[in-house]
Amino acid sequence: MAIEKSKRGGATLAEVAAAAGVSKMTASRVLRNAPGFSNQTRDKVMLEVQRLGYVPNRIAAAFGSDQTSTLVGVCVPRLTSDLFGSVLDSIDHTLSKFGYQTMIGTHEQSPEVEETWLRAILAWRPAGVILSGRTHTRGTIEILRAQSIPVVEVWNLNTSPLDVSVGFNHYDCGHEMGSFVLSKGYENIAYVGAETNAEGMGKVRRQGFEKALQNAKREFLTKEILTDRPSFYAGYYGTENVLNRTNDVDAIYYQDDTMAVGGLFYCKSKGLNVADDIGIAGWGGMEIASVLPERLTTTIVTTRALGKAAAEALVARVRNEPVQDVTVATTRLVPGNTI
Amino acid sequence: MAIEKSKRGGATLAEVAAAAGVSKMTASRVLRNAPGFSNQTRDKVMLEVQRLGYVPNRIAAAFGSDQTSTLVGVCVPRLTSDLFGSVLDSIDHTLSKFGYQTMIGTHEQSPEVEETWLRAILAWRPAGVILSGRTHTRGTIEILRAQSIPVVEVWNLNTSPLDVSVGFNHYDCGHEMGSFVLSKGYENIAYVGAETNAEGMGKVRRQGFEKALQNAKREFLTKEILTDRPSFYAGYYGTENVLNRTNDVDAIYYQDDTMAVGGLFYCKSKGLNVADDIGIAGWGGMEIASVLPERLTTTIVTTRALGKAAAEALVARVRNEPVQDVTVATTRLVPGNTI
DNA sequence: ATGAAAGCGCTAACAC
DNA sequence: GTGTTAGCGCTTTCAT
Repeated sequence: MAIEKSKRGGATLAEVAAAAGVSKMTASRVLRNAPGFSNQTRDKVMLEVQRLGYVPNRIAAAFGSDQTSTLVGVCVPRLTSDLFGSVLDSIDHTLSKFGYQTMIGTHEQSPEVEETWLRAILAWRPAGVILSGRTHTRGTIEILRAQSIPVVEVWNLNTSPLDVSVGFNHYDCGHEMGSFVLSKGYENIAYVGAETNAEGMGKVRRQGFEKALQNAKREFLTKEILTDRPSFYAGYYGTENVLNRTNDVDAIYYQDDTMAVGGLFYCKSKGLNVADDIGIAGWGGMEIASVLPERLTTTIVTTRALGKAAAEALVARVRNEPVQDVTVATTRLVPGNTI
Repeated sequence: MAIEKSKRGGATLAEVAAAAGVSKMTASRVLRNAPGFSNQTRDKVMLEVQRLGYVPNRIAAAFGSDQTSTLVGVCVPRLTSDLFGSVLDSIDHTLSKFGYQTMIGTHEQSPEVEETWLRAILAWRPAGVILSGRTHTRGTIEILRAQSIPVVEVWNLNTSPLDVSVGFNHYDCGHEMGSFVLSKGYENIAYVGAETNAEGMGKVRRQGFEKALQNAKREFLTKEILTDRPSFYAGYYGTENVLNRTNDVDAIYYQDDTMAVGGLFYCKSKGLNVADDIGIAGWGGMEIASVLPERLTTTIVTTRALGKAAAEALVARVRNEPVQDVTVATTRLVPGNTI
């Protein structure tokens, strides 16, 4: 009987070993660069690997050995966001540098969707998972504990994390911006955001801002939170709503820079003088700001550093190396000329 | 001897079966909803599944059965792009709807990086892969053929695809825009793009545009292709370079809308009258355009439809259902008032 | 409707 | 430096 090829294309380790005239174990050692083979053996094996186009079967490897894979699950709110995209990109680069593969998912700010995703992912016995949900379902928490799998919570700063947290201090961002806007003499401030049912961390920034207002015995004059995702147009439209509702507003704090830029254009389209007639502040330090005639007052956040730190923390946890429970990624309020 | 728990957390099928007082096979049938069990049996099994917090082990399942997983590898140029992000988001939603998990990678327009990624991914015996590289290395092509795995090439339209291709006709987009710009009386047209060493499909659009120029016995007055990624600032800076180099330019075709918007702001900052002094055309139909005072002349592309079509084509291929070799996703030139 | 046995491709543990 | 044995958790095949 000829050597039976496995169903789909690839040769198996056994075939490579047979062709090279060594045992499976020896071939395995060569391929994993584990100690215990001569140069001559290596050459023989590698020759056959080349010749047969052998592709290792990690499913079998993960199954046969330690029961965990080099897969890492990463779930972000959505993929269509400069900020999350940048974090994910950075996570993926870092993970792949360490030899892990990234499995993605999106939760659109729904803890239930996150849980559904998680259950599917855990079936792959990932080395760890990176979550970005602000809150998790009870089911998520239980299943994570039961599997005792490394978890990094990213984006938000969680002072009592499931496992490890790497994030921005959104509350402080909001609070700092609130104080700044007040210090510039603005008094009648509105908020424009999106994602009514699950605002994610925008809500926390708003709360930080509100705290600053409270400290000055003030509050938001009005809040406009659209049932939409943050976007340029959502900012434009939200601003229109706010300004139609009241003439008293002299500044607006936006959920993020896309919305702030949208608002900026609305104001300009109405002939308003930005900063003088109406102050505008955003969050995120997005790239669009680099080409605007105005320098947008915003909070710059280090998304790539955040992603890298999160991935590195996960790898460290997987390897049982010491990891800080909570890591704060840098944010910096950058005054422009829109406030 | 007590039942030995597997290393990490989870109960095994055997444990669930034992607890429910049935065989592994019966429990397996219940969990996969395969025919051959009574309602009573199902209830017993599901009760234990709940009680033990059983998470199926897909690694073992994939290994034990057909040697392919429900994993799908998707490699895009980068994650920090509205357009690619939207395609990926749509792919992931569609795949997960069909029960597949998405493994991602980025190639940054390098075929070698794509190949490296592919080798790592194929080791997981994915059900299929979705690639977006314009060109592939010889190694990529060989390994894909050898594994005889379903492949969908997305983004670019490939008339002789490895397997299945779903994409935009970038050449036609460029050609159509070229004809349009000429029809508006512009004569001295420049091109501003990015990613010198590997332009991706921007290059094809440029060639389509060039063809339209050639048909009118013309050519680009000058081309500025930055070593950078396309971005707002790259467009701003590229435009500055072009206009510093020559005064004769009366229109610029940009690699995409981000660059076009960057260019637009540069022109405005110099007091140029857009459309009259200088025409501007982009590609992509990006969201920012919705809030600009100018309506950007651009080509709208259906990224979500593209992603959905690509994922559906992959699933069909995996299931051995008939699939069109080549599918063209919709693009539409939308005249604004910047040309 | 249910179960028993075999085996998927690899690696850990232990010989030699 | 190399080979042998056993087994990971599941599904397939074949009985019953």
